[in-house]
Amino acid sequence: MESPLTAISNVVIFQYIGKQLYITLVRDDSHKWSLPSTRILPGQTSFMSLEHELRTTIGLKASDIQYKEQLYTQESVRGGRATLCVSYIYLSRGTNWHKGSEQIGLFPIRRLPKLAAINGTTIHYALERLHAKALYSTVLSFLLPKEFTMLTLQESFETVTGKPVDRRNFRKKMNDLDVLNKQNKTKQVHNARTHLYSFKDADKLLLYSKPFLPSAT
Amino acid sequence: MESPLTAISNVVIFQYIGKQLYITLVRDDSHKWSLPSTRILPGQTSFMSLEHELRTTIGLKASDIQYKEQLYTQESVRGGRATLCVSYIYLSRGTNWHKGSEQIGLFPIRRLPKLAAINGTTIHYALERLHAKALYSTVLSFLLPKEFTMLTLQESFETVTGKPVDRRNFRKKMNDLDVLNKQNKTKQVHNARTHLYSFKDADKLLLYSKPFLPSAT
DNA sequence: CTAATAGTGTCTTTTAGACAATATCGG
DNA sequence: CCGATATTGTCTAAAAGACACTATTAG
Repeated sequence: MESPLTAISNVVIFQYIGKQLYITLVRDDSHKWSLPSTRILPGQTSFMSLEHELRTTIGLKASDIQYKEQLYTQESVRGGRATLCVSYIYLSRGTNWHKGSEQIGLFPIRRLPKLAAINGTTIHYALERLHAKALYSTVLSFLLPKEFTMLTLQESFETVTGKPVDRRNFRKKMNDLDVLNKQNKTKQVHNARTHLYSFKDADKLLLYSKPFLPSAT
Repeated sequence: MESPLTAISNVVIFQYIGKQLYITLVRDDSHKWSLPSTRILPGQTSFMSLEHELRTTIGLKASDIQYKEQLYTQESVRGGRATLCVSYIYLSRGTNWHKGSEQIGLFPIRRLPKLAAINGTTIHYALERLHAKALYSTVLSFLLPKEFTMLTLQESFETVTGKPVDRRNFRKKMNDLDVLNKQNKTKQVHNARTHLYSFKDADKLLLYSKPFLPSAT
């Protein structure tokens, strides 16, 4: 006898645009927004099924995603039928793969549309995870463009962790951590010239031996 | 059409006995040792199925386990058939529920019998998780008896994290963290008398704001 | 008295944290 | 010259880290 188990998979896709975190939602036939999800296809893993769904439904290319991680598995039972959902976190640089369809929406994390409670829980948990990782790893590398100013890095840190930090201490700490390359280029920002930085080992998640907890000012 | 998905669940049950970490393994009909596991039963969650399996197969009572946590979900595809396994970590004080059956074995983590590779991966990951949690939480509370000496606490810390620490600095740090109660009792150990401690909020996992990384000596 | 273990305090080094002035450039 | 932004350094406070002796008790 086959187990009457409904197995699905979904994903929280984060992007960082204009000092805000965004996630991608899709609208189903009932005009409700929800996380991109799919049934787990026969003979496939949740991950394979999800990749297929994202490719065909919202046109996501492999190069659009910089980082993937399993979040957790949640289950429920309703009317004798069990549902299992494997959730993932994806991090993307601000690309525009999401455009071109009314079924796909990019929402700032602070102003999400009404969602099923189960999706709200998943997003909340995904945010927690991202927040924690920002403190002890180079995870921001996957949300920022390859080259960025120190201030942009700091702003993304503040957005993800939710706390403001002192400019000088942040810069000092990042230098001590030795994870950045200072580019020879500069960028014109308003009326000043600012240096550009990149992560030394882009596309790899480096863990710090101690968490980075800069203080506010 | 039902998805031909095999969904199972397994668990790494840790115990701390005599300065060593142990895990519980069971032996199946083919006389191979493996983590306790079960198929996910129809209309049930992986967790419910697992609890039932542990209760009926190895006589585990609710009071034997102090802490439970989902570890991760791993999947594989073989010959067109997909398998999904939701893994858990359980922490138990050194009880003796595991005795009385040849099918159940308690193995020190350093001397495990030959296991399926997939189980080895799960155990490795579980150890990593436990190790990390020991640094920033009161997780050791769930492996130790309710009352313990400072030295026992330190030894369990060293076992789980894999690094020796200085007695005086460890004691100072634990006092600063303010998570222990000093009992009025003492215990006779060899030729000296030693104080007993307990965790203030036993049965709750408290997270430290900063990780606890004492240095060796 | 001796052997074994528990228990404790201080100094040094490192890291975190607070804080303000100067340089550059476009207009 | 002015306004906006980028950049830089020092001092202080707190925490981590290294380190050695005394007290107790069973035998």
